[in-house]
Amino acid sequence: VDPGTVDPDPRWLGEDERRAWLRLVMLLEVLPGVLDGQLRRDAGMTHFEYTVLAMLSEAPDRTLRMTALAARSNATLPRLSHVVARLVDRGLVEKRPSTQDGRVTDVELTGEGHAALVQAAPGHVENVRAHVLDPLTPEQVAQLEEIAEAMVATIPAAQRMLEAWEDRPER
Amino acid sequence: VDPGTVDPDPRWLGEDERRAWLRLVMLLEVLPGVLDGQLRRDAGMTHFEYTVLAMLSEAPDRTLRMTALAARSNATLPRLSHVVARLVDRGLVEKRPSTQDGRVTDVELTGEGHAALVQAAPGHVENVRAHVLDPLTPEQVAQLEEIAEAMVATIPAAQRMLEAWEDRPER
DNA sequence: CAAGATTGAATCCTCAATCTTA
DNA sequence: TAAGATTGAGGATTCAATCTTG
Repeated sequence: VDPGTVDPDPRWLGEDERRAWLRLVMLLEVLPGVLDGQLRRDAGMTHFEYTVLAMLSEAPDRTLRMTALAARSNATLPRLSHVVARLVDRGLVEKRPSTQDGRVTDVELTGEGHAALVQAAPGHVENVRAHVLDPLTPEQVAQLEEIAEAMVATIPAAQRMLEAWEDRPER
Repeated sequence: VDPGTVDPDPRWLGEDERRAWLRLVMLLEVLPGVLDGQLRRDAGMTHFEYTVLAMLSEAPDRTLRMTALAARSNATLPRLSHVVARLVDRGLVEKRPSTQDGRVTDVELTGEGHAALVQAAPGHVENVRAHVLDPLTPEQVAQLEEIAEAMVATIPAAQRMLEAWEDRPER
């Protein structure tokens, strides 16, 4: 816009870039806490745990192997292993070795797990609306999709996660 | 756009909303790891530690009290206290009780700390460019600023953090 | 008693090493 | 030997409790 404010030095950020970046960093710092906080208070679960349950609820037979679940939730296998162990302790999922391949572990959402998810969903959606969707115009929602997509495309792990999400029979 | 795809039920997300939200979640899951990873590998520090050092470097006398530092970095006081203790151990900052008010602790960036920051900055900026700024058009950078600002405005803690950042003598 | 800050326990994530089966 | 998954140690964050000074 005003050429005088443009910083040509690629080693630092221009004013417009700095303002956008600052606000994005703020979001990265604060939003996870907002999501986690609401779910923890109202449903006794982490946002990550919610994601795991949600993935299973949409899978055929409400069952996914560890590797597939890890891909859809952007978790490392060790992290997922720990989290699933806790969910088993709470009775929200069940774990058993596959009959097809002795190396793979199948994880299935239990009735209790499904109930917990159904109970948690409305409050979570309301929270997302309040802090993310409602303050945006429909045009901005569309812009956000394209902007986030462009960034995700530069990160192979995120790209794979997105494909795992959308490469489903439905939706 | 197509009225047939609009979901009128406020308890769930419409298709456009879902797509935007999914991509934002992906970013929230992945970007912190990308930022942390680069800084950890190349400079041996966390993104949060980098932020703390950066705040101090821009403060008068390169000094800030704990509360002010916490406000600018979106940290709880306990978290900041732990992190600053580690930075003291590494010689990157110094800590001393204020002469004005015995309750407050002043934190000052050391020469070593400034050197570490200067050394870390170029790689960090390059990383931010690669994954955030470069994949966006200038228009999208401007849109991102407004979108993130709208979300931040719904979160009082983030709002205060932003004000603390921009209520500085310069910039 | 309020404000500024620290401490410690509990929890969760990361990373490397390990184990089991194909 | 590679693929799938688990384990355990170390680090970082959170929360509640505590301490000190105004």
